[in-house]
Amino acid sequence: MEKSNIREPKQKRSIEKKNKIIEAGYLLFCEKGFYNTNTVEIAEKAGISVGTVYSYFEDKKAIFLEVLKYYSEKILMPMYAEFETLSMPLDLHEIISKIIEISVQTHMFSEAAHEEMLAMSHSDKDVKKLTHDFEEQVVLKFAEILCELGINIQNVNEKIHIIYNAVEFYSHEAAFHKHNFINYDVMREEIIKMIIKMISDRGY
Amino acid sequence: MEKSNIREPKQKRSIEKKNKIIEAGYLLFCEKGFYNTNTVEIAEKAGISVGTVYSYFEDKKAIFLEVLKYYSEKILMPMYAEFETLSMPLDLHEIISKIIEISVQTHMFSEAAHEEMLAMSHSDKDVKKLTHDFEEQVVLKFAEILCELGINIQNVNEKIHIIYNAVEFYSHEAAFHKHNFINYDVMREEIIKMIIKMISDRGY
Amino acid sequence: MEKSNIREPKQKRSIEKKNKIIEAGYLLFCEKGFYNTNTVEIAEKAGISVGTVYSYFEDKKAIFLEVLKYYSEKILMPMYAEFETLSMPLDLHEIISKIIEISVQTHMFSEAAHEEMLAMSHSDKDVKKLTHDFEEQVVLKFAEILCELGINIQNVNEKIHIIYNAVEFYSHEAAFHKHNFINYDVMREEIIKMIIKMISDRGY
Amino acid sequence: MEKSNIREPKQKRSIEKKNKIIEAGYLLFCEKGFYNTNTVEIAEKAGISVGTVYSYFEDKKAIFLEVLKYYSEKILMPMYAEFETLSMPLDLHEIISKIIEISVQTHMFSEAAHEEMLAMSHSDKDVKKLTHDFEEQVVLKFAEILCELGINIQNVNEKIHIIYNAVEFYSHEAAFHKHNFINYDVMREEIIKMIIKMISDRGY
DNA sequence: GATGAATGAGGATTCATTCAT
DNA sequence: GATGAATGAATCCTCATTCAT
Repeated sequence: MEKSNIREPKQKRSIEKKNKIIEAGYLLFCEKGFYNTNTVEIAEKAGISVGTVYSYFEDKKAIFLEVLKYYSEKILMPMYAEFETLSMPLDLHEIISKIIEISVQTHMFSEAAHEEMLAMSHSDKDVKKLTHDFEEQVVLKFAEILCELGINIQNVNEKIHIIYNAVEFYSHEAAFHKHNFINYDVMREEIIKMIIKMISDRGY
Repeated sequence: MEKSNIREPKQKRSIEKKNKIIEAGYLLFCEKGFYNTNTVEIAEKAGISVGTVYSYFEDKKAIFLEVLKYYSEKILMPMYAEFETLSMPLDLHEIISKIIEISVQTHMFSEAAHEEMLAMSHSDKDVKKLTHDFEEQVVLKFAEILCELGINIQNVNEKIHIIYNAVEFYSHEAAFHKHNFINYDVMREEIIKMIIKMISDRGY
Repeated sequence: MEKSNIREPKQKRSIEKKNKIIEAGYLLFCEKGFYNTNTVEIAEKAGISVGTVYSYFEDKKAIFLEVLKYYSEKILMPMYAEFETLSMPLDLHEIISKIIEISVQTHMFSEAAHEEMLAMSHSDKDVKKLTHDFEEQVVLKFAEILCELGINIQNVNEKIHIIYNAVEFYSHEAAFHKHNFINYDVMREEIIKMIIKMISDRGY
Repeated sequence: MEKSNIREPKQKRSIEKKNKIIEAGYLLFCEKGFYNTNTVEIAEKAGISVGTVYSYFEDKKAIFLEVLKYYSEKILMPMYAEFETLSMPLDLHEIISKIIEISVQTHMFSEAAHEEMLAMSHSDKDVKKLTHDFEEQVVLKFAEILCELGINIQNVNEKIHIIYNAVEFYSHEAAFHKHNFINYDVMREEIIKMIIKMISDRGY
């Protein structure tokens, strides 16, 4: 087996540098997409040389993969945090409202990342796997959270997956008020209504 | 103003040729994505020369734009057709089931196109506009259809947009049974249930 | 299987162009070695663009491989030709003298090619195979020629291989009078003497 | 004059370190060739840092040059040693056999070094000079040895050069039994026969 | 109108060498 | 003295686009 020449940063300075590359990649991929961003630009934006980029990452795609992980966490962290603060009795409408709000905020900060991720996830095996695993992880995590809250739902995985997608969708739309024929406050209320109904539905 | 050298095909043979390029582009973009498909391949698959491709299209992106339109119609046509055959009294569950079935079929044939489209739609202004307009058109069209069927719904645009997204999402997932922890028959029923509730909801 | 994009030239102009690339590669590889010659230089020397070079050759190494074949023939052709003119009775000393003369001439024209070939033949599998096969072909060809001349020699393959090497060696040395402590006329006579003895030796 | 920053090691530890670099370079150049070995690898194999390598050697080529000297001695030492043990009367066949055996052994250990050396020796002036001088030294040394043994040969330099080359050639071939159509035991006997005849020939 | 060979700018990646710590 | 992270010039190769035939 070939010995990898990629540095695994342990030192604080190294970790910072690697993070700078990821941050630079994130911004550029979002702004211009993967294929329209070149490695020199990433290096420049990170304030280092191309050579250094390549001492932290195998190749350009490896940067993209790490950017994806970074982006994923950026989205989920604040949501998970929100659930830590819950206290009984639950006000479903308020909780869901907050989650959606968080999601919208995140999307405002990273509109493009999501689409870029989706795009690469079909033409690239590795990206496909990463996004696939991420979705799975998120759905199962939320199912677990609901379970811990004592909320028992029939077909929980399927429902959460649907809900997760709806929230994603709304956030993406609302973040930029894409369509004029849509009132985004109304839309949010419709989605919240839908979610509450789904969660409350214990079958017939 | 710059004189355009792009031919607007009037002759039958010319139109056929242009369509062959679009079809070839569609297949290749779906299979490998925009950036991993080159113009020589498109020409070869269309059975003509690169030079000829450039007499019908300004550049590679122009092909993509036309492919997008072609793809959009491919998705919508069979759905619209379905609505032509409706007769009273409406069996909502059956109608929605059929629509979803059509959507899934379409996705099985063009998994990648959708994602590729999304991807380009953020890094490219022209693509962004096209997809934006397409969504708008579809939502308004369905709202109109419902109206013609005598179904009056509060917040109809918002609801249809949500529903449209849910169907898209389900089709995409189901077409390839992406996740093992999801039972796609169960998921479909949940989505149908959700849609019926949304449509039936006339406010309080 | 991947369809190769390498053009197989049939047209006269194409063949000429491919030959120009080979000739350019030959001159440059000889002058500066494989690793110190870049693809742009080859293209420039051939009077075409880099892109065109890559439409005739898979990669830089493929050029080298063809250069090798070209070089091999350049060496052998005039030798084979010499044997066509032989008439009885054979004057061994004269024949061998002539062969050596031809070999020296060739080496004067391509000193470096030989060494470069040897060098690459150990670090590169494909080059190794090519040179290996070439040697084999040459030895067997000469064995055949001797046989046709009615000259029967014990251990013919082994002897010819030894002789072939000695001639190569001498040519390489003599072409540039490398060493001052060597008298190359004397050396040639010693080699001819050796060859004659070897050929004349029918065992004990 | 430019002040050289290259350290001339006097301390035992320093000399050991320099030798480690040479040994590492030798192994790597043999295995992968000059251009496919990088300085980091050499440093790693030598168990030191790149920076340190550059405090002992001006540049990469300087390492190669020293490796060449090291390699040369590795080949010659055991041969010279063999001659120390000779006693009268000489059994030529046995002596030559032994020399060839030693040469084959050396080649089995350093197949590639020889070719790599040849390769560089044409594209690089310094390497050319080194190999040239080495050959000269060897031939003159053997001439001297023969002289000391009381063996007087006409055209001694030329003959030894021819013989030296034949032994080199045989060793290289035999070490790896390159060709199937050659019987290497037979070939060795032919070469020994040739050498004996050459040495025994005192002119007419 | 059609062809497809030719172009060459652009991009990913490597690696000899330096120099701050 | 030693280190090894950082540099960035240099190289191979691709491909959208043009244009002579």
